[in-house]
Amino acid sequence: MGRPPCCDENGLKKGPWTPEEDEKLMSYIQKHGHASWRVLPELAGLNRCGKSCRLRWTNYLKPDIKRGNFSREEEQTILQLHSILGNKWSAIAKHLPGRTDNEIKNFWNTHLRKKLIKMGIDPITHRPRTDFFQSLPQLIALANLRQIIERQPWDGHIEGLQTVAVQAAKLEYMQSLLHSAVSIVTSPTTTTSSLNTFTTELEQTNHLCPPQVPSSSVPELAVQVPHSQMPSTSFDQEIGKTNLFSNNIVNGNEWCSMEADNSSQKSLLVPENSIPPLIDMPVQNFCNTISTPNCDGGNSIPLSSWSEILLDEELMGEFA
DNA sequence: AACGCCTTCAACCGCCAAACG
DNA sequence: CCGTTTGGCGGTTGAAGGCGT
Repeated sequence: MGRPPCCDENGLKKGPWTPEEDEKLMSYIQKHGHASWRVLPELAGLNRCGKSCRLRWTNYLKPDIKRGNFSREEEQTILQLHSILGNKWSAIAKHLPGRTDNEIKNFWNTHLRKKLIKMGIDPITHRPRTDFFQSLPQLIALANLRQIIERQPWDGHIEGLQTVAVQAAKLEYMQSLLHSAVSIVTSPTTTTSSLNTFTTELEQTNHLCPPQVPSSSVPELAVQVPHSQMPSTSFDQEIGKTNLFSNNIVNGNEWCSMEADNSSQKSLLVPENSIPPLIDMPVQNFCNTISTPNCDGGNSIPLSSWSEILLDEELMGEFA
């Protein structure tokens, strides 16, 4: 048996509060407190339900409420707590004096969530998004559809598909790097020296930090995959699962060229020793060895840095 | 100026758990 | 123990304002 919504009671006002109503509520609570929200509206001369009064007070009228933009520190705190607590807004609010759960929730939904998505980080798991790989079958289907439409032979498209696969791998790696950086910066255990170590490693690559990367350049790989379908962020798992598309895959520090057979669908081989954990792989090696694939296994074009990936307008444009 | 689309955020809704009689 | 009341929470909505065309 459910309880009817309190605001359905006869004639109770809903919607935005007027300054007069605010004044009545404030002055009543300042004089008498709010022992019972149920009876408060009547005593305060308000034509509102108790729930509405409580919400108005806790989210807007309470004197200690801090209004205005969230500071960088508050933003970091929210990100950090959300990664631990999830959508426990009231619990998060307890760590941010003067901020209400509603305000934090709104700030998350309108700013932080989008920010993380733009960075390629899943706002639920706080891990790099890998759901792009799950859409590869659809990309293949689209490519096939296009092939049918254009009535061109399959071989004319396979290289394009390879390129997409490699670009996807590059993006995955880039996301992992970003995630590492975010983890280090936001970690409560991060010390100046550990931060310095990380930045030094990056600097040693000579290439890794593009001076200015507009956030709009970072692709949003996919949208709204149910949490249950989110794979763990292991690159090798993804490549293994997506072997349909893995013409070229990282094996140790090398890119393996595809072994083609003569079937209409090329056989896409995954080496047994597929891939080392991404984060552990020295960035320098990655930069030196990542190459544009070639069906013949030759003529690889080394990529000098991941900044090239980031600033690859053509690539980023694909996902814009 | 007018229109449509997008973003923001205050407020509402529905559910849950604790308290109470 | 059971039904009801109450406060609290997270998800969702919709009005208002901003912005681009």
